[in-house]
Amino acid sequence: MINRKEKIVQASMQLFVERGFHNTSTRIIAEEAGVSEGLIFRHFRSKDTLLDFLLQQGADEMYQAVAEVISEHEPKVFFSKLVDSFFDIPSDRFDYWRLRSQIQSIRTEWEPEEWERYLREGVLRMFKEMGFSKFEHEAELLYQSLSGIRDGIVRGQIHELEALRELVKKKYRL
Amino acid sequence: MINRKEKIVQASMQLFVERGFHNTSTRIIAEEAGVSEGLIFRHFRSKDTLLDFLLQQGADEMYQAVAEVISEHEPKVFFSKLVDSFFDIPSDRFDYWRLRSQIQSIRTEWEPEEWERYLREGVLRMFKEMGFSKFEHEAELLYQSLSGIRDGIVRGQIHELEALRELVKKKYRL
DNA sequence: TATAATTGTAAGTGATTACCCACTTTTCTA
DNA sequence: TAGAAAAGTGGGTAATCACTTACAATTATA
Repeated sequence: MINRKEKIVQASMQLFVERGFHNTSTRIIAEEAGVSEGLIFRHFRSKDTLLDFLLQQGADEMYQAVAEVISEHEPKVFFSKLVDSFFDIPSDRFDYWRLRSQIQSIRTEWEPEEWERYLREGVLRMFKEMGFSKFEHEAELLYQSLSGIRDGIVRGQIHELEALRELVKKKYRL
Repeated sequence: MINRKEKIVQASMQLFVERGFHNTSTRIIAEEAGVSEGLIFRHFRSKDTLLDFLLQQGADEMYQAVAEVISEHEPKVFFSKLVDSFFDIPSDRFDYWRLRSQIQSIRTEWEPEEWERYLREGVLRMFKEMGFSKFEHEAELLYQSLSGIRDGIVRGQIHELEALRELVKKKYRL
């Protein structure tokens, strides 16, 4: 049985999302991953370090995705890519978003990751460049709305994804 | 020191939100509330029962608020009331929403409360009555967007609340 | 005011927790 | 292929967990 570290990563991600971080023991992670409990602490110094690793993995992917959106300077294409970046979440990343949302609601010291500040700045700049008078509020509204939709998607609440995507784009005349 | 039950309710709400439900021991709740640990179990049969009590309290309030919105049949007023119901969250209810969001992301068996189904049906019906061709998607989009905004509000992410409210209403020509 | 019901406490309980340690097995490298 | 480094195990540990129990103080009711 190779790559036990990856087994630990996958098992813990699934368990943290299903049962909650603090309700998931390292013993059950080890069982689910098919490894000894001690191995978790050899690869990750603590349970918290393991959690940070999971969050960092997702954040790294997001940084890439955001860079791709931000690099676009043609307004119509920018907003189209922006909307798509919220709608096109691979189903194997659902767990990351649900974990992030869970930890965000537990950790009082939570601060937006670099990719999020980066993306919000990009949206703000684009609305400004396009000459919107209340560009700050437009940016805020669009960002929070898309975040709400993303939450709905990863929680399995939204069924007609494509129809919703088209509607959003239509509202912004894309 | 009177009304110790209420002390327990307030202390547990605050701690569950700040530290997470599973990371909050009954011992620390008792300490914070200034009562003995045993008293928690006399008033609430278990820690889970205490949690359910907190969630039910908030749900009861919401049911009232939703009934008030739904009872409105004039479209413009309906949507105005709807938007306001998401924006006008008393700051002493922030904790409820944050707790609800946390538990929603931990409990796999989470199902929308009655007030939420009730509200979503109401929004759907109104879009339909107003003759929107894609009323189902319009309702979905508005509801998810407002949910995202509410999340932003209770997490303290949104600073210019009134400007954002006006912008939302303007988008829907209210 | 007698007494029954309710509210409250302190000191437990066994189970579970994250993590450690001494040790063995596997993999890498000179 | 020898030996060092890395990966992996299993059986600990003290601390903490939700909850119980035996009993005392308070409040309600007749």
